[in-house]
Amino acid sequence: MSVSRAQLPEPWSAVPDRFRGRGLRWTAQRRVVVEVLAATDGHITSAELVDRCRALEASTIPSTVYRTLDALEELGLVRHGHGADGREEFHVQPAAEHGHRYCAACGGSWEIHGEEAAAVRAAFDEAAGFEVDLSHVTIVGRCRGCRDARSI
Amino acid sequence: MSVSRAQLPEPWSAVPDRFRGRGLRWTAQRRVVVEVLAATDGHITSAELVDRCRALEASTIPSTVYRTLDALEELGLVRHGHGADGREEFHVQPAAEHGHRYCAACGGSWEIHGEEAAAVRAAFDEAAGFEVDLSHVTIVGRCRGCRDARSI
DNA sequence: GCCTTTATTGCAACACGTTGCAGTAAGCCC
DNA sequence: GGGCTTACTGCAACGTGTTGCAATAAAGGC
Repeated sequence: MSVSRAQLPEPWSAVPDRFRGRGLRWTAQRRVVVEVLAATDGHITSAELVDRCRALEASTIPSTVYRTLDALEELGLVRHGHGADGREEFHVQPAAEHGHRYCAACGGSWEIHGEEAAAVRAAFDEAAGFEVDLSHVTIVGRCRGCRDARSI
Repeated sequence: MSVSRAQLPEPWSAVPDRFRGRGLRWTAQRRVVVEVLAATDGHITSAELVDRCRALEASTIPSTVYRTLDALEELGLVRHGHGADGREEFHVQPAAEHGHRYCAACGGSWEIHGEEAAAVRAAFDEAAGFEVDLSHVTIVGRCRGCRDARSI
């Protein structure tokens, strides 16, 4: 099977050359994954990505998708994290790096940016010199609303 | 199959009555899981727990172990979290509640206690009123040694 | 001890991810 | 265009968790 020559939407059009520049190959399967990612806004779980790839190209094989995601992560085009239940989630670039916070009671979710993010980084950097991978930060707990509801 | 009457080691001896007091039942399968936990120091992954249960009682069924863990968690006897790869990990009580921090480069792991823990709690409590479940905190990044090694 | 109620189990099927391997095809050179 | 090298794919098998359902057995009352 040969790879379509049609243009990818920005900022993905240079991706094929990024692959080739590293000695990697640009294939039809990888194109499908990148097309799905290009149409994704911010986040996607692995399982959902596989589903969407299958919708676009019925012959998609899950293991190939997972391996393509690994390659894309090495190129810095996506970053993976884990949801509240530990399942994989991908952050699609060029969204700013951020973490996630989930309420175990109501299922709500929020992104961790700005001051919260800085406070988390500082908590581990100051004493331990540990550099936090913010994309991988998943905090579970109870949001203000659910705390209030329970304490009434 | 009937349940052994032999004493469980402290602080687990009251567990059967804790189950019954909630209208739950004390069974041979649950006893096996509790025996393994009683012999565990601090942490264990689900998979390892299943293995150890099978070593003790060859007929152990994984789904029963997972369901028993859910019941034990509702009773507050264990708390689950997720490792760096998202796989389940259990903290066995009465160890103090704590989080975990993993270095993606060297695979090292540390527990999050004391000031680090307080700083994480504060980061989310102050502005958002969010109560962090510390057992569920898994931070991934690079430790001081691996940062230094890379920046040479 | 026997009966009744219903929580729990065992099993089978499924969902999510990973890994090893032999065959295929992308990229490069001529 | 044709041939070579080797990255990549498809597949199959496995590991980790979850779920639905019929059969089993713990607890409690007699």
